[in-house]
Amino acid sequence: MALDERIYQQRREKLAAIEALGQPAYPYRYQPSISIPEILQQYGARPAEELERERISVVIAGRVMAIRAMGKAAFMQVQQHGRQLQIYVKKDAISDAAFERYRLTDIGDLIGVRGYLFRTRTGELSVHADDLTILTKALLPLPEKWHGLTDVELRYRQRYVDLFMNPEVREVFVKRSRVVQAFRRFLDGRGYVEVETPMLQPLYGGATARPFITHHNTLDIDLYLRIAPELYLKRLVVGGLERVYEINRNFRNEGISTQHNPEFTMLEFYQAYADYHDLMELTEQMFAFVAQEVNGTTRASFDGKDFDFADWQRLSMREAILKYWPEAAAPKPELADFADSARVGALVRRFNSAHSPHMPYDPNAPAGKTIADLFEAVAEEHLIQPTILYDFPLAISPLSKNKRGEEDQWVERFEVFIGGLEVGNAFSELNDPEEQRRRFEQQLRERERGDAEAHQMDEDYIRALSYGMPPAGGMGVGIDRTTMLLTDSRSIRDVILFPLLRPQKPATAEEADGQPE
RNA sequence: GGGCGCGUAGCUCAGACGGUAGAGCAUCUGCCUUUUAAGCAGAGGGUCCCGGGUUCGAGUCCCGGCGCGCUCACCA
Repeated sequence: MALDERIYQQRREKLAAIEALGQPAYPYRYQPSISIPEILQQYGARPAEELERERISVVIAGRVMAIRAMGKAAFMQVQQHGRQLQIYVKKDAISDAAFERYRLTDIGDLIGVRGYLFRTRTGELSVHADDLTILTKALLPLPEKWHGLTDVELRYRQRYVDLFMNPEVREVFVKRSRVVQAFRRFLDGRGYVEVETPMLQPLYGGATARPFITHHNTLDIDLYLRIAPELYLKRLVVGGLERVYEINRNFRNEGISTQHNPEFTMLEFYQAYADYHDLMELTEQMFAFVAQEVNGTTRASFDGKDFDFADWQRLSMREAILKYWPEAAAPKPELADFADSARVGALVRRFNSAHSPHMPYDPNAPAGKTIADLFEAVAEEHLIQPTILYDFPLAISPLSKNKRGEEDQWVERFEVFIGGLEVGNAFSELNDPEEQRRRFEQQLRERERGDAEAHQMDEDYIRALSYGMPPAGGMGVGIDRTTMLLTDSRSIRDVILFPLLRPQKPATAEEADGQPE
Protein backbone atom coordinates (compact mmCIF):
# COMPACT_ATOMS: atom_id res chain seq x y z
CA MET A 1 0.00 0.00 0.00
CA ALA A 2 1.35 3.39 -0.87
CA LEU A 3 2.21 5.58 2.05
CA ASP A 4 -0.44 8.22 1.49
CA GLU A 5 -3.13 5.55 1.19
CA ARG A 6 -1.95 4.05 4.44
CA ILE A 7 -1.97 7.40 6.18
CA TYR A 8 -5.39 8.04 4.71
CA GLN A 9 -6.67 4.79 6.24
CA GLN A 10 -5.01 5.51 9.57
CA ARG A 11 -6.65 8.88 9.73
CA ARG A 12 -10.06 7.53 8.82
CA GLU A 13 -9.67 5.21 11.74
CA LYS A 14 -8.80 8.13 13.99
CA LEU A 15 -11.88 9.90 12.68
CA ALA A 16 -13.97 6.92 13.73
CA ALA A 17 -12.29 7.02 17.14
CA ILE A 18 -13.20 10.69 17.47
CA GLU A 19 -16.83 9.89 16.78
CA ALA A 20 -16.64 7.05 19.30
CA LEU A 21 -15.67 9.67 21.88
CA GLY A 22 -19.01 11.35 21.24
CA GLN A 23 -17.85 14.19 19.00
CA PRO A 24 -19.14 14.55 15.42
CA ALA A 25 -16.48 13.81 12.83
CA TYR A 26 -17.29 17.00 10.95
CA PRO A 27 -18.83 19.56 13.31
CA TYR A 28 -21.00 22.26 11.73
CA ARG A 29 -19.66 25.37 13.40
CA TYR A 30 -17.26 26.79 15.90
CA GLN A 31 -17.14 30.22 17.39
CA PRO A 32 -13.66 31.60 18.04
CA SER A 33 -13.57 34.63 20.30
CA ILE A 34 -10.56 36.15 18.61
CA SER A 35 -8.28 35.50 15.66
CA ILE A 36 -4.66 34.45 15.97
CA PRO A 37 -3.34 37.63 14.31
CA GLU A 38 -5.46 39.65 16.74
CA ILE A 39 -3.98 37.78 19.70
CA LEU A 40 -0.46 38.40 18.43
CA GLN A 41 -1.22 42.04 17.84
CA GLN A 42 -2.99 42.68 21.15
CA TYR A 43 -0.97 40.50 23.49
CA GLY A 44 2.30 39.98 21.67
CA ALA A 45 4.06 42.52 23.85
CA ARG A 46 2.38 41.79 27.21
CA PRO A 47 4.76 40.50 29.90
CA ALA A 48 4.26 37.10 31.52
CA GLU A 49 3.27 38.41 34.95
CA GLU A 50 0.57 40.59 33.48
CA LEU A 51 -0.89 37.66 31.52
CA GLU A 52 -0.75 35.51 34.65
CA ARG A 53 -2.54 38.15 36.68
CA GLU A 54 -5.30 38.80 34.15
CA ARG A 55 -5.69 35.20 32.94
CA ILE A 56 -7.14 36.19 29.57
CA SER A 57 -9.48 33.55 28.13
CA VAL A 58 -9.54 32.95 24.39
CA VAL A 59 -11.20 30.57 21.96
CA ILE A 60 -9.22 30.08 18.79
CA ALA A 61 -9.41 27.99 15.64
CA GLY A 62 -6.86 27.08 13.03
CA ARG A 63 -4.77 24.47 11.32
CA VAL A 64 -2.23 22.41 13.26
CA MET A 65 1.16 22.96 11.62
CA ALA A 66 3.41 21.22 14.15
CA ILE A 67 3.11 19.01 17.20
CA ARG A 68 5.82 18.62 19.81
CA ALA A 69 4.57 15.86 22.05
CA MET A 70 6.04 14.90 25.40
CA GLY A 71 3.93 12.07 26.67
CA LYS A 72 1.43 13.70 29.00
CA ALA A 73 1.85 17.17 27.54
CA ALA A 74 2.38 18.73 24.14
CA PHE A 75 2.93 21.94 22.27
CA MET A 76 1.23 22.56 18.94
CA GLN A 77 1.58 25.33 16.39
CA VAL A 78 -1.84 26.49 15.23
CA GLN A 79 -2.09 28.67 12.14
CA GLN A 80 -4.83 31.08 11.12
CA HIS A 81 -4.70 33.85 8.50
CA GLY A 82 -1.08 32.89 7.82
CA ARG A 83 0.05 33.49 11.41
CA GLN A 84 0.90 30.91 14.03
CA LEU A 85 0.31 30.69 17.77
CA GLN A 86 1.54 28.00 20.10
CA ILE A 87 -0.88 26.09 22.30
CA TYR A 88 0.03 23.97 25.30
CA VAL A 89 -1.95 20.86 26.17
CA LYS A 90 -1.33 19.31 29.57
CA LYS A 91 -3.10 16.17 30.74
CA ASP A 92 -3.71 17.55 34.24
CA ALA A 93 -5.31 20.71 32.87
CA ILE A 94 -8.01 19.25 30.60
CA SER A 95 -10.62 16.52 30.65
CA ASP A 96 -9.65 12.96 29.79
CA ALA A 97 -11.87 13.14 26.69
CA ALA A 98 -10.17 16.33 25.53
CA PHE A 99 -6.75 14.81 26.11
CA GLU A 100 -7.84 11.80 24.09
CA ARG A 101 -8.91 14.15 21.29
CA TYR A 102 -5.46 15.75 21.40
CA ARG A 103 -3.97 12.26 21.04
CA LEU A 104 -6.06 11.80 17.89
CA THR A 105 -4.94 15.13 16.44
CA ASP A 106 -2.62 15.05 13.43
CA ILE A 107 -0.55 17.71 11.78
CA GLY A 108 -2.83 19.36 9.23
CA ASP A 109 -6.03 19.01 11.27
CA LEU A 110 -8.23 22.02 11.88
CA ILE A 111 -8.86 22.37 15.58
CA GLY A 112 -10.56 24.67 18.05
CA VAL A 113 -8.92 25.44 21.38
CA ARG A 114 -10.28 27.14 24.48
CA GLY A 115 -7.78 28.30 27.06
CA TYR A 116 -5.92 31.21 28.58
CA LEU A 117 -2.88 33.15 27.48
CA PHE A 118 0.47 32.63 29.16
CA ARG A 119 4.14 32.71 28.41
CA THR A 120 6.30 29.62 28.47
CA ARG A 121 9.65 29.38 30.21
CA THR A 122 11.29 30.64 27.04
CA GLY A 123 8.85 33.55 26.88
CA GLU A 124 6.70 32.44 23.97
CA LEU A 125 3.11 33.63 24.02
CA SER A 126 0.91 30.52 24.13
CA VAL A 127 -2.59 29.30 24.89
CA HIS A 128 -2.88 27.03 27.90
CA ALA A 129 -5.63 24.70 26.72
CA ASP A 130 -8.75 23.98 28.80
CA ASP A 131 -10.46 22.20 25.93
CA LEU A 132 -9.65 21.01 22.44
CA THR A 133 -11.99 20.12 19.57
CA ILE A 134 -11.09 18.59 16.23
CA LEU A 135 -13.05 20.60 13.68
CA THR A 136 -11.88 18.83 10.52
CA LYS A 137 -9.36 16.05 10.14
CA ALA A 138 -6.73 16.19 7.42
CA LEU A 139 -6.74 12.81 5.73
CA LEU A 140 -3.64 13.61 3.72
CA PRO A 141 -0.21 14.40 5.18
CA LEU A 142 1.22 17.90 4.95
CA PRO A 143 4.48 18.64 3.17
CA GLU A 144 7.65 18.66 5.19
CA LYS A 145 7.68 21.21 7.98
CA TRP A 146 11.08 22.73 7.25
CA HIS A 147 11.32 23.02 3.46
CA GLY A 148 7.57 23.10 2.93
CA LEU A 149 6.15 22.82 -0.57
CA THR A 150 8.68 24.16 -3.07
CA ASP A 151 8.02 22.18 -6.24
CA VAL A 152 6.70 24.90 -8.53
CA GLU A 153 4.36 22.67 -10.47
CA LEU A 154 2.83 21.20 -7.31
CA ARG A 155 2.46 24.69 -5.86
CA TYR A 156 0.41 25.78 -8.88
CA ARG A 157 -1.58 22.59 -9.20
CA GLN A 158 -2.32 22.39 -5.47
CA ARG A 159 -2.51 26.06 -4.63
CA TYR A 160 -4.61 25.22 -1.57
CA VAL A 161 -1.55 23.53 -0.07
CA ASP A 162 0.77 26.28 -1.26
CA LEU A 163 -1.38 28.89 0.47
CA PHE A 164 -1.28 27.38 3.92
CA MET A 165 2.30 26.14 3.70
CA ASN A 166 3.84 29.34 2.36
CA PRO A 167 2.78 32.53 4.16
CA GLU A 168 4.55 34.73 1.60
CA VAL A 169 2.34 33.25 -1.14
CA ARG A 170 -0.72 34.11 0.88
CA GLU A 171 0.65 37.62 1.32
CA VAL A 172 0.98 38.10 -2.45
CA PHE A 173 -2.68 37.33 -3.00
CA VAL A 174 -3.80 39.49 -0.10
CA LYS A 175 -1.84 42.30 -1.75
CA ARG A 176 -3.41 41.53 -5.08
CA SER A 177 -6.79 42.07 -3.47
CA ARG A 178 -5.58 45.41 -2.16
CA VAL A 179 -4.31 46.36 -5.63
CA VAL A 180 -7.80 45.88 -7.06
CA GLN A 181 -9.38 47.70 -4.13
CA ALA A 182 -7.00 50.62 -4.58
CA PHE A 183 -7.77 51.03 -8.28
CA ARG A 184 -11.48 50.91 -7.46
CA ARG A 185 -11.14 53.46 -4.70
CA PHE A 186 -9.15 55.77 -6.96
CA LEU A 187 -11.70 55.64 -9.74
CA ASP A 188 -14.80 55.60 -7.51
CA GLY A 189 -13.49 58.75 -5.87
CA ARG A 190 -13.44 60.46 -9.25
CA GLY A 191 -17.00 59.65 -10.20
CA TYR A 192 -16.43 56.59 -12.35
CA VAL A 193 -19.17 53.99 -12.66
CA GLU A 194 -18.11 50.34 -12.54
CA VAL A 195 -19.79 48.13 -15.14
CA GLU A 196 -19.60 44.66 -16.57
CA THR A 197 -19.67 44.02 -20.30
CA PRO A 198 -19.87 40.78 -22.26
CA MET A 199 -17.24 38.10 -21.99
CA LEU A 200 -19.00 36.15 -24.74
CA GLN A 201 -18.85 38.25 -27.87
CA PRO A 202 -20.06 37.56 -31.42
CA LEU A 203 -17.22 39.76 -32.71
CA TYR A 204 -13.98 40.32 -30.91
CA GLY A 205 -12.07 43.56 -30.88
CA GLY A 206 -10.38 46.24 -28.87
CA ALA A 207 -6.95 44.64 -29.03
CA THR A 208 -4.72 42.74 -31.38
CA ALA A 209 -4.85 39.10 -30.36
CA ARG A 210 -6.19 35.72 -31.34
CA PRO A 211 -9.34 34.71 -29.48
CA PHE A 212 -10.74 31.59 -27.88
CA ILE A 213 -13.80 30.33 -29.72
CA THR A 214 -16.77 28.73 -28.01
CA HIS A 215 -20.28 27.76 -28.96
CA HIS A 216 -23.75 28.54 -27.69
CA ASN A 217 -26.01 25.54 -28.18
CA THR A 218 -29.49 27.06 -28.14
CA LEU A 219 -28.62 29.94 -30.43
CA ASP A 220 -26.31 27.62 -32.37
CA ILE A 221 -23.70 30.30 -32.87
CA ASP A 222 -19.98 30.50 -32.28
CA LEU A 223 -18.90 33.12 -29.82
CA TYR A 224 -15.54 34.53 -28.84
CA LEU A 225 -14.23 34.96 -25.33
CA ARG A 226 -13.39 38.61 -25.26
CA ILE A 227 -9.87 39.81 -25.87
CA ALA A 228 -10.81 43.25 -24.49
CA PRO A 229 -13.92 45.09 -23.27
CA GLU A 230 -12.94 48.27 -25.11
CA LEU A 231 -15.58 48.53 -27.79
CA TYR A 232 -18.41 47.85 -25.33
CA LEU A 233 -17.15 50.37 -22.82
CA LYS A 234 -17.03 53.06 -25.49
CA ARG A 235 -20.60 52.21 -26.49
CA LEU A 236 -21.42 53.07 -22.88
CA VAL A 237 -19.68 56.41 -23.24
CA VAL A 238 -21.92 57.03 -26.26
CA GLY A 239 -24.81 56.10 -23.99
CA GLY A 240 -23.89 58.84 -21.55
CA LEU A 241 -21.87 56.98 -18.94
CA GLU A 242 -19.19 59.59 -19.14
CA ARG A 243 -16.81 57.98 -16.68
CA VAL A 244 -16.90 54.23 -16.75
CA TYR A 245 -14.61 51.39 -15.82
CA GLU A 246 -14.43 47.62 -15.71
CA ILE A 247 -12.03 45.30 -13.90
CA ASN A 248 -12.38 41.86 -15.36
CA ARG A 249 -10.88 38.99 -17.25
CA ASN A 250 -9.64 39.01 -20.84
CA PHE A 251 -8.79 35.89 -22.79
CA ARG A 252 -6.13 35.68 -25.44
CA ASN A 253 -5.32 32.50 -27.27
CA GLU A 254 -1.60 33.06 -27.44
CA GLY A 255 1.64 32.05 -25.86
CA ILE A 256 2.24 31.44 -22.19
CA SER A 257 5.24 33.01 -20.51
CA THR A 258 6.32 34.64 -17.26
CA GLN A 259 4.39 37.70 -18.45
CA HIS A 260 1.45 36.06 -20.21
CA ASN A 261 -1.39 33.91 -18.98
CA PRO A 262 -4.22 33.05 -21.40
CA GLU A 263 -6.71 34.65 -19.03
CA PHE A 264 -5.63 37.78 -17.27
CA THR A 265 -7.22 40.69 -15.49
CA MET A 266 -7.44 44.13 -16.98
CA LEU A 267 -8.71 47.44 -15.76
CA GLU A 268 -10.14 49.58 -18.52
CA PHE A 269 -11.57 53.03 -17.97
CA TYR A 270 -12.93 55.82 -20.15
CA GLN A 271 -13.42 59.46 -19.41
CA ALA A 272 -15.48 61.76 -21.61
CA TYR A 273 -14.06 65.16 -22.55
CA ALA A 274 -10.53 64.05 -21.70
CA ASP A 275 -7.60 63.42 -24.03
CA TYR A 276 -4.42 61.48 -23.61
CA HIS A 277 -2.68 64.38 -21.89
CA ASP A 278 -5.31 64.25 -19.15
CA LEU A 279 -4.79 60.52 -18.87
CA MET A 280 -1.04 60.98 -18.49
CA GLU A 281 -1.69 63.13 -15.43
CA LEU A 282 -4.21 60.61 -14.12
CA THR A 283 -1.83 57.70 -14.75
CA GLU A 284 0.94 59.22 -12.68
CA GLN A 285 -1.42 59.91 -9.79
CA MET A 286 -3.13 56.55 -10.02
CA PHE A 287 -0.03 54.34 -9.90
CA ALA A 288 1.46 56.38 -7.06
CA PHE A 289 -1.84 56.06 -5.18
CA VAL A 290 -2.09 52.31 -5.69
CA ALA A 291 1.52 51.69 -4.65
CA GLN A 292 1.04 53.78 -1.52
CA GLU A 293 -2.21 51.99 -0.63
CA VAL A 294 -0.78 48.53 -1.17
CA ASN A 295 2.76 48.85 0.14
CA GLY A 296 2.67 52.05 2.17
CA THR A 297 5.34 53.53 -0.07
CA THR A 298 5.73 54.52 -3.69
CA ARG A 299 9.19 52.98 -3.82
CA ALA A 300 9.45 49.46 -5.14
CA SER A 301 11.90 46.84 -6.25
CA PHE A 302 11.28 44.34 -9.01
CA ASP A 303 13.70 41.69 -10.19
CA GLY A 304 16.54 43.50 -8.45
CA LYS A 305 15.68 46.85 -10.01
CA ASP A 306 14.58 49.80 -7.87
CA PHE A 307 12.17 52.50 -8.94
CA ASP A 308 9.58 54.89 -7.62
CA PHE A 309 5.93 54.96 -8.65
CA ALA A 310 5.91 58.68 -7.94
CA ASP A 311 8.82 59.52 -10.23
CA TRP A 312 7.90 59.50 -13.93
CA GLN A 313 9.57 60.24 -17.20
CA ARG A 314 7.76 60.93 -20.44
CA LEU A 315 9.31 60.01 -23.75
CA SER A 316 7.86 59.82 -27.21
CA MET A 317 8.43 56.52 -28.97
CA ARG A 318 10.80 58.21 -31.39
CA GLU A 319 12.70 59.95 -28.57
CA ALA A 320 13.09 56.62 -26.78
CA ILE A 321 14.63 55.06 -29.87
CA LEU A 322 17.08 57.97 -30.17
CA LYS A 323 17.85 57.94 -26.46
CA TYR A 324 18.66 54.26 -26.23
CA TRP A 325 20.20 53.80 -29.66
CA PRO A 326 23.27 51.59 -29.17
CA GLU A 327 26.72 53.18 -29.64
CA ALA A 328 27.74 50.32 -31.88
CA ALA A 329 25.06 51.31 -34.39
CA ALA A 330 26.11 54.95 -34.52
CA PRO A 331 25.21 57.47 -35.69
CA LYS A 332 22.01 57.99 -33.73
CA PRO A 333 18.93 58.33 -35.94
CA GLU A 334 17.28 61.68 -36.54
CA LEU A 335 13.56 62.33 -36.41
CA ALA A 336 13.51 62.54 -40.19
CA ASP A 337 14.66 58.92 -40.37
CA PHE A 338 11.16 57.85 -39.26
CA ALA A 339 9.47 59.54 -42.19
CA ASP A 340 9.09 56.63 -44.63
CA SER A 341 9.51 52.89 -45.04
CA ALA A 342 12.82 53.14 -46.88
CA ARG A 343 14.51 55.22 -44.19
CA VAL A 344 13.04 53.11 -41.38
CA GLY A 345 14.27 49.99 -43.15
CA ALA A 346 17.75 51.52 -43.28
CA LEU A 347 17.60 52.09 -39.53
CA VAL A 348 16.71 48.48 -38.93
CA ARG A 349 19.59 47.30 -41.07
CA ARG A 350 21.98 49.61 -39.21
CA PHE A 351 20.71 48.32 -35.86
CA ASN A 352 20.90 44.68 -36.90
CA SER A 353 24.40 45.08 -38.27
CA ALA A 354 25.59 46.21 -34.85
CA HIS A 355 23.36 44.27 -32.51
CA SER A 356 22.67 40.68 -31.68
CA PRO A 357 20.14 39.15 -31.58
CA HIS A 358 18.77 40.73 -34.73
CA MET A 359 15.28 42.13 -34.61
CA PRO A 360 12.85 40.57 -37.08
CA TYR A 361 12.13 42.75 -40.09
CA ASP A 362 9.41 42.44 -42.70
CA PRO A 363 10.06 44.97 -45.48
CA ASN A 364 6.43 44.69 -46.57
CA ALA A 365 5.06 45.66 -43.16
CA PRO A 366 3.87 49.26 -42.76
CA ALA A 367 6.63 51.64 -41.62
CA GLY A 368 4.75 52.30 -38.39
CA LYS A 369 4.78 48.66 -37.42
CA THR A 370 8.50 48.50 -38.06
CA ILE A 371 9.10 51.59 -35.94
CA ALA A 372 7.20 49.98 -33.07
CA ASP A 373 9.31 46.83 -33.47
CA LEU A 374 12.42 48.98 -33.50
CA PHE A 375 11.33 50.61 -30.25
CA GLU A 376 10.89 47.20 -28.63
CA ALA A 377 14.29 46.04 -29.78
CA VAL A 378 16.15 49.23 -28.90
CA ALA A 379 14.49 50.78 -25.90
CA GLU A 380 11.89 48.68 -24.10
CA GLU A 381 14.27 46.84 -21.78
CA HIS A 382 15.68 50.16 -20.54
CA LEU A 383 12.34 51.45 -19.25
CA ILE A 384 12.74 50.55 -15.58
CA GLN A 385 11.76 53.85 -14.01
CA PRO A 386 8.04 54.53 -14.57
CA THR A 387 7.74 55.84 -18.10
CA ILE A 388 4.95 57.19 -20.23
CA LEU A 389 5.88 56.33 -23.77
CA TYR A 390 3.75 58.46 -26.08
CA ASP A 391 2.88 58.98 -29.72
CA PHE A 392 2.47 55.70 -31.53
CA PRO A 393 2.38 54.84 -35.22
CA LEU A 394 -1.07 54.89 -36.76
CA ALA A 395 -0.44 51.48 -38.32
CA ILE A 396 -0.66 49.67 -35.00
CA SER A 397 -3.36 51.87 -33.45
CA PRO A 398 -6.69 51.45 -35.21
CA LEU A 399 -8.76 52.96 -32.37
CA SER A 400 -6.73 56.08 -31.57
CA LYS A 401 -7.16 59.64 -32.75
CA ASN A 402 -4.56 61.09 -35.08
CA LYS A 403 -1.97 63.25 -33.41
CA ARG A 404 -3.18 66.78 -33.73
CA GLY A 405 -1.07 69.16 -35.82
CA GLU A 406 1.27 66.45 -37.07
CA GLU A 407 1.76 64.22 -40.05
CA ASP A 408 -1.07 61.73 -40.35
CA GLN A 409 0.96 58.61 -39.58
CA TRP A 410 1.01 59.16 -35.80
CA VAL A 411 -1.68 58.91 -33.14
CA GLU A 412 -2.28 60.19 -29.62
CA ARG A 413 -1.52 57.03 -27.71
CA PHE A 414 0.78 56.13 -24.85
CA GLU A 415 1.89 53.04 -23.03
CA VAL A 416 3.12 52.75 -19.46
CA PHE A 417 6.36 50.90 -18.75
CA ILE A 418 7.52 50.12 -15.23
CA GLY A 419 10.32 47.79 -14.21
CA GLY A 420 10.66 46.78 -17.85
CA LEU A 421 7.04 45.57 -17.97
CA GLU A 422 4.35 47.06 -20.14
CA VAL A 423 1.51 47.70 -17.73
CA GLY A 424 -0.76 50.24 -19.42
CA ASN A 425 -2.04 51.48 -22.74
CA ALA A 426 -4.08 54.61 -23.32
CA PHE A 427 -5.21 56.98 -26.01
CA SER A 428 -7.35 59.80 -27.19
CA GLU A 429 -10.24 57.72 -28.47
CA LEU A 430 -11.09 57.92 -32.13
CA ASN A 431 -14.73 59.06 -32.32
CA ASP A 432 -15.10 59.92 -36.01
CA PRO A 433 -17.23 57.03 -37.33
CA GLU A 434 -16.11 57.44 -40.93
CA GLU A 435 -12.45 57.47 -40.00
CA GLN A 436 -13.11 54.46 -37.77
CA ARG A 437 -14.62 52.64 -40.73
CA ARG A 438 -11.54 53.38 -42.84
CA ARG A 439 -9.32 52.07 -39.99
CA PHE A 440 -11.29 48.85 -39.77
CA GLU A 441 -11.07 48.46 -43.54
CA GLN A 442 -7.33 48.91 -43.33
CA GLN A 443 -7.29 46.22 -40.62
CA LEU A 444 -9.20 43.88 -42.92
CA ARG A 445 -6.50 44.39 -45.55
CA GLU A 446 -3.87 43.56 -42.90
CA ARG A 447 -5.85 40.44 -42.09
CA GLU A 448 -5.83 39.44 -45.75
CA ARG A 449 -2.10 40.08 -45.79
CA GLY A 450 -1.86 37.34 -43.16
CA ASP A 451 -2.09 39.19 -39.86
CA ALA A 452 -4.40 36.89 -37.87
CA GLU A 453 -4.57 39.44 -35.07
CA ALA A 454 -5.91 42.33 -37.11
CA HIS A 455 -9.28 43.77 -36.12
CA GLN A 456 -12.59 42.59 -37.44
CA MET A 457 -15.15 45.04 -38.84
CA ASP A 458 -17.66 45.98 -36.15
CA GLU A 459 -20.63 47.69 -37.84
CA ASP A 460 -22.55 48.17 -34.63
CA TYR A 461 -19.60 49.94 -33.05
CA ILE A 462 -19.46 52.30 -36.02
CA ARG A 463 -23.20 52.88 -35.68
CA ALA A 464 -22.69 53.73 -32.00
CA LEU A 465 -20.00 56.26 -32.94
CA SER A 466 -22.37 57.63 -35.56
CA TYR A 467 -24.76 58.67 -32.78
CA GLY A 468 -21.87 60.68 -31.39
CA MET A 469 -19.30 59.73 -28.78
CA PRO A 470 -17.95 62.69 -26.83
CA PRO A 471 -14.23 63.26 -27.08
CA ALA A 472 -12.78 60.80 -24.59
CA GLY A 473 -9.62 59.31 -23.23
CA GLY A 474 -9.42 55.65 -22.39
CA MET A 475 -6.91 53.40 -20.74
CA GLY A 476 -6.18 49.77 -20.00
CA VAL A 477 -4.04 48.61 -17.07
CA GLY A 478 -2.75 45.10 -16.53
CA ILE A 479 -3.73 44.15 -12.99
CA ASP A 480 -1.59 41.02 -12.92
CA ARG A 481 1.53 42.83 -14.03
CA THR A 482 0.91 45.72 -11.66
CA THR A 483 0.65 43.14 -8.88
CA MET A 484 3.91 41.55 -10.02
CA LEU A 485 5.62 44.93 -9.66
CA LEU A 486 4.16 45.58 -6.21
CA THR A 487 4.99 42.11 -4.86
CA ASP A 488 8.32 41.56 -6.64
CA SER A 489 6.93 38.45 -8.34
CA ARG A 490 8.90 37.54 -11.43
CA SER A 491 6.27 35.29 -12.96
CA ILE A 492 2.66 36.15 -13.70
CA ARG A 493 1.86 32.68 -12.39
CA ASP A 494 2.87 33.82 -8.95
CA VAL A 495 0.12 36.43 -8.92
CA ILE A 496 -2.63 34.26 -10.46
CA LEU A 497 -4.11 31.77 -8.02
CA PHE A 498 -4.74 29.06 -10.56
CA PRO A 499 -2.60 29.72 -13.64
CA LEU A 500 -3.34 27.62 -16.70
CA LEU A 501 -1.32 24.40 -16.77
CA ARG A 502 -1.56 21.48 -19.07
CA PRO A 503 -3.91 18.95 -17.43
CA GLN A 504 -2.16 15.96 -16.00
CA LYS A 505 -2.36 12.76 -17.99
CA PRO A 506 -5.17 10.29 -17.25
CA ALA A 507 -4.21 7.87 -14.50
CA THR A 508 -4.48 4.66 -16.52
CA ALA A 509 -3.07 3.65 -19.88
CA GLU A 510 -6.53 2.51 -20.85
CA GLU A 511 -7.88 6.01 -20.56
CA ALA A 512 -4.88 7.36 -22.42
CA ASP A 513 -5.66 5.18 -25.40
CA GLY A 514 -7.86 6.79 -27.96
CA GLN A 515 -6.74 10.25 -26.96
CA PRO A 516 -5.35 11.83 -30.12
CA GLU A 517 -1.74 12.89 -29.61
C1' G B 1 7.35 26.39 -31.67
C1' G B 2 13.31 26.51 -30.71
C1' G B 3 17.31 26.05 -26.92
C1' C B 4 18.86 24.76 -21.86
C1' G B 5 17.61 22.33 -17.26
C1' C B 6 14.73 19.24 -13.97
C1' G B 7 11.48 14.63 -12.88
C1' U B 8 13.92 8.96 -7.16
C1' A B 9 9.21 7.60 -0.56
C1' G B 10 3.54 11.99 1.28
C1' C B 11 7.41 16.39 1.31
C1' U B 12 12.76 18.14 0.70
C1' C B 13 16.74 15.79 -1.46
C1' A B 14 21.39 12.14 -2.05
C1' G B 15 22.46 8.13 -5.33
C1' A B 16 31.10 7.82 -8.71
C1' C B 17 32.63 3.44 -13.21
C1' G B 18 25.95 0.08 -14.94
C1' G B 19 26.02 -4.54 -9.90
C1' U B 20 19.98 -6.27 -4.76
C1' A B 21 17.11 1.84 -3.83
C1' G B 22 19.16 5.80 0.61
C1' A B 23 18.80 10.21 4.28
C1' G B 24 16.01 13.97 6.88
C1' C B 25 11.06 15.47 7.84
C1' A B 26 6.28 13.15 8.02
C1' U B 27 3.80 8.17 9.58
C1' C B 28 3.41 3.91 13.25
C1' U B 29 5.11 1.61 18.31
C1' G B 30 7.48 2.49 23.19
C1' C B 31 9.53 6.33 26.78
C1' C B 32 8.99 11.47 27.96
C1' U B 33 3.98 17.15 32.06
C1' U B 34 7.27 24.31 29.50
C1' U B 35 8.90 22.34 23.91
C1' U B 36 10.97 25.58 19.64
C1' A B 37 13.10 21.84 12.94
C1' A B 38 11.87 18.99 20.98
C1' G B 39 14.65 14.43 22.39
C1' C B 40 15.75 8.89 22.84
C1' A B 41 14.83 3.64 20.99
C1' G B 42 12.59 0.77 17.18
C1' A B 43 9.37 -0.22 12.67
C1' G B 44 6.84 0.36 8.13
C1' G B 45 6.67 3.04 3.49
C1' G B 46 9.16 3.03 -3.80
C1' U B 47 5.41 2.25 -11.11
C1' C B 48 13.21 5.66 -9.51
C1' C B 49 7.70 10.33 -14.93
C1' C B 50 6.05 6.83 -19.27
C1' G B 51 7.47 3.48 -23.47
C1' G B 52 11.20 1.13 -26.18
C1' G B 53 16.54 -0.27 -26.80
C1' U B 54 21.75 -1.74 -25.38
C1' U B 55 23.54 -5.16 -21.53
C1' C B 56 24.38 -11.21 -17.91
C1' G B 57 22.41 -6.88 -15.22
C1' A B 58 19.61 -0.03 -16.15
C1' G B 59 17.47 4.90 -11.18
C1' U B 60 22.27 5.33 -13.92
C1' C B 61 23.79 4.54 -20.92
C1' C B 62 20.89 5.31 -25.90
C1' C B 63 16.14 6.57 -28.60
C1' G B 64 11.13 8.33 -28.37
C1' G B 65 7.29 10.54 -25.50
C1' C B 66 4.93 13.28 -21.22
C1' G B 67 5.02 17.14 -17.45
C1' C B 68 7.26 21.43 -15.27
C1' G B 69 10.86 25.57 -14.92
C1' C B 70 14.07 29.13 -17.33
C1' U B 71 14.98 31.42 -21.94
C1' C B 72 14.20 33.01 -27.18
C1' A B 73 10.20 33.90 -30.57
C1' C B 74 4.91 35.97 -30.19
C1' C B 75 1.97 38.94 -27.25
C1' A B 76 -0.48 42.61 -22.77
